[in-house]
Amino acid sequence: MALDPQDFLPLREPTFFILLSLANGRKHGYAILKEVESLSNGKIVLSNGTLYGALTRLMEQGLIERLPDDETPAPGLPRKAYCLSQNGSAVLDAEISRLENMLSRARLPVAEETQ
Amino acid sequence: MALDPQDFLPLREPTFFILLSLANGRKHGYAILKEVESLSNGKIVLSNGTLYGALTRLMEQGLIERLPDDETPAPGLPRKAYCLSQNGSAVLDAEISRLENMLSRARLPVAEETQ
DNA sequence: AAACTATATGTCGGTTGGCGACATATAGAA
DNA sequence: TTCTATATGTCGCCAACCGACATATAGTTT
Repeated sequence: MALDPQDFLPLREPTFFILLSLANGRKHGYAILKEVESLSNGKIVLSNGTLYGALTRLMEQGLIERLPDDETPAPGLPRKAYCLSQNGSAVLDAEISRLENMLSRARLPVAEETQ
Repeated sequence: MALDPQDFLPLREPTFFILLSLANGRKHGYAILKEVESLSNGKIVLSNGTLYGALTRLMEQGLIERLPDDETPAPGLPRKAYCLSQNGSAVLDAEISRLENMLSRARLPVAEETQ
């Protein structure tokens, strides 16, 4: 009954980067926020509403999973660790393929006008 | 006072394909619909609401322009021809660059966990 | 002549996901 | 003691997409 990754596409930019960030390993919300920011040279700053809203949604969709919390003492509220699920990983791969296809079409020499 | 193309990004998938289709030359709405469909091997079928809503919006944003109508007799309601504006062309280019950057980051070898 | 099909444009209400503002909590440094 | 970075969360708003419906016409088929 495995869901079709295509059903989740296209991803919006913030969702794409959240999944991409988790593809590098377990992470909690705020760490995702900071990683996306540095990965994009400060260009993409996820708002709190976007970040935590997406985490809730992606959990419900089964694209990410909770991990046992990391208990090393740190400032702030208790961290909640997440990772990609198999499904989430498949969706991310599918999205990357979609983007590659889009780009290869976009770079195509100008076709004859069909009209 | 030229607007910054970045202000229009990211484009959603339908909008991207509408602009891309117009980059190949003047076209009316229904022709865009059909071209996007064939370009994507039938995978992307714009809904009417999306298509005509986007055309109205893109006109207001100055990313596309109306052209004098093509008067060769044809079935259906009178055709309305559109083309990319200079701004629209710049936005499309900027979006393609954004996608390329995103993809090159996505293909990067797994970075060390920062957490 | 009537019906059907492809072409063509448009509106409307509902849904989704992102956004900014606000709220709350804590460890460590100043 | 205060300030800052860290950390999670909610709420209402808005933009864009979506499907269903409405309308119109030229050309072909029955």
